[in-house]
Amino acid sequence: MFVLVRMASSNKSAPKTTTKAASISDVARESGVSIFTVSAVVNNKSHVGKNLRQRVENAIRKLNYRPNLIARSLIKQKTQTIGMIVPDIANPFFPMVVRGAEDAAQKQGYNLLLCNSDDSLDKEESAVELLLAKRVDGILLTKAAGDFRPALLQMIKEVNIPFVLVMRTYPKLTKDAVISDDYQGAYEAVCHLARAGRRRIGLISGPLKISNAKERWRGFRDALEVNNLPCEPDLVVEGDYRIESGVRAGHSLLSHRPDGIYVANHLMTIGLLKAVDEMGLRCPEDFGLVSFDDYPWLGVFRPRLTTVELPKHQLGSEATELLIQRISGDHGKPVLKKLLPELRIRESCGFAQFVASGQHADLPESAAVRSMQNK
Amino acid sequence: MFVLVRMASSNKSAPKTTTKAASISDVARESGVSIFTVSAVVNNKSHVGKNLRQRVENAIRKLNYRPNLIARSLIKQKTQTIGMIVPDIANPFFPMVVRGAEDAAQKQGYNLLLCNSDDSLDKEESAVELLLAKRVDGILLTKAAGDFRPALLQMIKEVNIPFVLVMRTYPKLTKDAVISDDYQGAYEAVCHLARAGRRRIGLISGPLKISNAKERWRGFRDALEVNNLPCEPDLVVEGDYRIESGVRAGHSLLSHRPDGIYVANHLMTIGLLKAVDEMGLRCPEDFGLVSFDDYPWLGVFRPRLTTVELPKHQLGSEATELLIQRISGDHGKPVLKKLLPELRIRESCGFAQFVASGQHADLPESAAVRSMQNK
DNA sequence: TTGTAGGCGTTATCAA
DNA sequence: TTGATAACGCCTACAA
Repeated sequence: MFVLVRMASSNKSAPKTTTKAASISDVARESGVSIFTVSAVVNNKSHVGKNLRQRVENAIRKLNYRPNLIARSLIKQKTQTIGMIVPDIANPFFPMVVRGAEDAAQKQGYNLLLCNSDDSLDKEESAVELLLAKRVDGILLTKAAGDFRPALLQMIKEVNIPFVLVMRTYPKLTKDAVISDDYQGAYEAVCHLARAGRRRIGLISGPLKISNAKERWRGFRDALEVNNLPCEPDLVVEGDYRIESGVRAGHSLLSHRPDGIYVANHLMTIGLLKAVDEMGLRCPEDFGLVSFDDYPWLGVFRPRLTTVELPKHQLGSEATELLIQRISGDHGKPVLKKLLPELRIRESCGFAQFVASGQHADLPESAAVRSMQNK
Repeated sequence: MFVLVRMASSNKSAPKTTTKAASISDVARESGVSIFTVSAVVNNKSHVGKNLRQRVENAIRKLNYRPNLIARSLIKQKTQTIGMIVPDIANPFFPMVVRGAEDAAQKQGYNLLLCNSDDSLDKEESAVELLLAKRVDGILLTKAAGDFRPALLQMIKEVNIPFVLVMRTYPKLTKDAVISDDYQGAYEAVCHLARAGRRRIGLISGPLKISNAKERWRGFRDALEVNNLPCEPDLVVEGDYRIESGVRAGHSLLSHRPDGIYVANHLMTIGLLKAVDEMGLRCPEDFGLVSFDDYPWLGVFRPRLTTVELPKHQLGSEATELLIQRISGDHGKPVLKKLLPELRIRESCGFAQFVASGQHADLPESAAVRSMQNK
């Protein structure tokens, strides 16, 4: 009496050539069941008999089978992938934002396709088109300055994939955005400068075409007004958030001898400090300084910078969570999430010295500091 | 006499509901040609008649058609996507590496799928499995310490997708790697410390399980030997490349009062400087310091750190180029590319003061510095 | 030059 | 519970 046995896939063909990854039908053949059954086992679907399930699982292990996610994406019309476009991942602001996004994405079974736009509208548009073509399920966008071509804008609406803006607003595209309260941050920063006795306060701003740069500028202006300080045009200069523009702005600004400067991001602050060195000035002796974005190294180097910290990781993670919510079909009303900045007082404003000198005004130090922390 | 006309896709159905993206067959129908012709037009293939080509192009524009890259990937068995696994994009070392990779990838029509491993073998392995399942064409890996499971290792061989290691070596997986000459960098760093008159030089090392940490340690040890300096066990402490380990190591190390310290990366240097503050010490007065990795901000803050800069962008771009070469079928012999580090002499070693004090040995300053730059 | 038809690896629908 | 079979959107021999 004989038993008919299906031959195990012996390597009788080319023994050492490139093996193709096993497919679901290989597993089906190997375990002698239908493709459907394999699929059911892989996805823990409808109750598969213990017997068959066991056989399938053995075959899967034996063949080292992993489902082809590309094929799955094609049929399910879902890639479990999120596109993320940032101006420049090498700008120290963004890594932590991206990390926040990746963490949140990961947690919900999504991956991140990363693109850099260099704040160029062209690169940004081609990145978007590529991501759409790759059928990402949604896009996280730190919009560059300027408008999308109407055709692109329309196409985005048509394919109906959700966008969430990060650190920017751009209502023409979507009203979903996760940003920081830039107005508030700038306002607090400049008020602190004023509390430290600074009267001629200058601003190195980001490109005013970018939404948050405008907000920071507004916060600066209003803080000046509230503190009865003049806004001298020579003391406001617009940069582009990059180092080089910071040194240019620094030279221009410092030549007018302000006694306080607020810089709208870290890269430009580095540039400013370069200019400061070149001009032989010192901080905080010659001027008080407060800048946006905080980093671990700012606590250990001199001058110890007073900064407005933004919750970068949270920015990324909340944006991602909102995006995934949209992907999952939530068509609720637009969400504009404003995260609170935090003033981190260190030494670059000379606040302590000023207080110690007894010149400071009626606002008591403790109350001032506390008001920051209550925000 | 009547002419039969194919109805243009009038929106007689739901006028404002979610539109599905147009597919190739929609275009074919719209322009009254076959799918093949559309495909040929889209891919600039075989000569399509001017007439038809025109009609197809019009239809494409009209329907806002973009090929579905998922479907294309499925049939071509190529995703034009590279997976990249780094320990942590928020570690300031990696953003520029990733940027280099993205630039090179972009240029050749590839995209980057980014994952963080936190140097955890578990996370790393699941990242690899996911990337394989998503059928990336190749993987850029900054390997975490430790061995892959044999099963995974074998599966990687089977599916036959190329890996290139970045800043690590791990011959069990592949011998293709792009790294920096860590031995040389550390050697130069410690020699510079010695030239600055430092005699009791300590080391804050990375995890010795990681290939480049070991190299840096070897460079440290040999430099000590060549300079006839003792290697005191108390002055060598192993960290994990993170800030916290730097402050712990700093406390431990500084309690033995070394007069020179070489730190194997920037994050641990930040930690060390924290410890320095806490202990009320000063650099370079109390000890000379040279650390790995350079950043734009290190030139503007005090103490101005002397560092060993690694060509981060190039590291990423060269690794990517090599990977794409492998993807394209180049099965040449393994490539181990070692990029040269560059000693950037600033002030944290007290070299200038030492030279000015006239205590320095026979090696003239200019020659010493020049020898660095010739590398 | 253009069209037809089969297949890439899944999931989903409907019978059995 | 299981199994055929039709999509998903594209590319590509092979035929016309």
